[in-house]
Order: sequence, then structure tokens, then C-alpha cells
Amino acid sequence: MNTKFELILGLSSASTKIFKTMDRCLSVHGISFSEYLVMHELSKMTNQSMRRIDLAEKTGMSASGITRLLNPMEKLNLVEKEQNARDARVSLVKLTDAGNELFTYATQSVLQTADLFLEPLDEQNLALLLNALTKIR
Amino acid sequence: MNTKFELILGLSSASTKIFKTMDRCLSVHGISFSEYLVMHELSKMTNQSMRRIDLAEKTGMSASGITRLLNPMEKLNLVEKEQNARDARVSLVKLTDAGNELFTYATQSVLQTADLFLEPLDEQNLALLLNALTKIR
DNA sequence: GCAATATACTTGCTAAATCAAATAACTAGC
DNA sequence: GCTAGTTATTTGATTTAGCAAGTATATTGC
Repeated sequence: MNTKFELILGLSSASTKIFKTMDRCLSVHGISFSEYLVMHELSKMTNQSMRRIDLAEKTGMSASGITRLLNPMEKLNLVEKEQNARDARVSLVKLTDAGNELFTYATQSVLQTADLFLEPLDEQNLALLLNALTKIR
Repeated sequence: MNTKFELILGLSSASTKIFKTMDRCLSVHGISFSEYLVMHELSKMTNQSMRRIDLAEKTGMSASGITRLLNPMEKLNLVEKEQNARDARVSLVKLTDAGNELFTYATQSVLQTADLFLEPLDEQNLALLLNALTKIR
């Protein structure tokens, strides 16, 4: 059959599995994979803070989705709000120390699970796959 | 950084985009990508019918998710229920003629969109990617 | 400097999917 | 052939997401 067609179906099925597996592996830390992805974006920033709208853009979620996802995380003290001096509309999100610590442990679990999940692929295949993925926008 | 880690994040981000793009492309046919995937599974069967639980297993959805997804499709006469003579618990799902027709048109849209989405990849990359994906269970 | 427009975020409503429990029907062991 | 356990499906309650509308603040054009 058509390679591209199968590829699309394959990608969607693979990522369904990834989300499930990661959610399960992260549940011991009390967070979901979506929450992990948000923390990951924050952790990449030098000051570990970011505008909500950029977070939405980076993760592919909607602005309201980000608001609702962050609310409980804020109550758990994983992230905190910061004002932007230049623009009062903006409320920056920042990883707290607790958030950072949890993120570190969570990342270990994610790495372990990623290892297991991608075990069937050798180094060469991994590199090819990653290279191919980065080409897709 | 860790290749496997980046690969997992890349796959999840790619498939988020795939789902959104496909949902948009299929909306002109009045179905979602999930519904398309269900029809695709049905279309692969020689008699185009299948138990709901196998449909759940194949698509990675829950049994209740399948029930709820199929209800409106049944009302639209895209699928129909069939009894299983051997086992009264089972209610088989079957593509109707209308369902089949819609699936054919929908597939054209999916193919077109898949083409566009995977345009940056050459034949060789496509084959490698597909090969790598089939190795992941 | 102020009206019109654009941007960042939140909130109400809705849709889609899940889990757990309920129901109904089958299968095995005795 | 009956009891206990398993399997297929549906339903109730909940979660997670989105869109559209609302609010507050910034920016632009004049």
C-alpha cells in the first residue's frame, strides 16, 4: 500500500502507545505526560520561566488548556506565577524548586521508559528516525 | 542530549500535529480522525465486520470509548450492528455501503494530507521511518 | 492623547475519552 | 447441570481538552 499512508497511521499508533506508557510511568510521580511536557519546556529556559501563550504554542495545546493544566500544578507548588514588569497582561510561569526536583526524578523515569520502548531499534535506526522527524514541521 | 528521549518527544509532537491536521482534513467529510481509524480497521476485514472489543484493541481505545464513538456513526448509518450467532454477548460492527463510500472519499483526503505532511521526506527516508516504526510494539 | 485594534489570559460550555461498576452471556470444573 | 469465574458490552461519573466569549492591558494610527 501507500508508504506515506502507512507512516501516518504508524506514527499515530506509536504515539498513542507512548502517551499511555509515559502516563503510566509518570503516575508514580503524580504527574501526567502533558504536565511533564510543560515542565520540560520550562526547564529549557535559562530562567525557567515562560509566558503561558508560548507554552501553549510550544506544546501544541490551547491557551485555555494551559491555564487549566497549570492551576493544579500551582496548588501543588510545582510552578508559580510571576508578573512581567513590562506587560501586565502577561503572567509568567516558573518552575519552583520543588517542581525542579520532581522534574529531575520524572526525567529519570521517562528516560528509562524511553529506553525500554525504543529497545528494538539500534543506534543507526534511532539516528535516522530522529533525523526524519526533525524534517517534519 | 539523549537520542531516545528526543525521539519520544519528537514522536509525541509529530503525532499531535498529525491528529490536528487529519481532523481538519476529515471535517469536510463530517468525521474525526478517530472515526476514520475505526473505519480503516473495519475496512481491512474481509467481511468488514468486527467485534467491538477487537476494534478497541486495534485502535488503542477503551471498550467504552468505542461504544460512544460508534453510537453517532450508527445513527448516521455509517456502521451497523450485527449479531454473532455463536455468542450473544458480542455485537459485531459492520461498515454499511454508505460507510464504505464515505471511507473511500475520506481516504483520498487522508492520502492527500499525508502527502503534504510528509513532503519533506524522500522515498528512502520514508522507507526507513516505516521500517523503524514497525519494529516498535 | 484617544479610538480602534490586537494580545494575554481566564471562564462557561461542550465534546471526547477514561475508569469503575453494572449487566448479560459464555465456559470450566466438578 | 450448577456454581464460580471470565468475557463483551454499556452506563454513570469524572477528566481533559477545545472553542468562543469576556476581561484587562498594550499598541497603533491619526
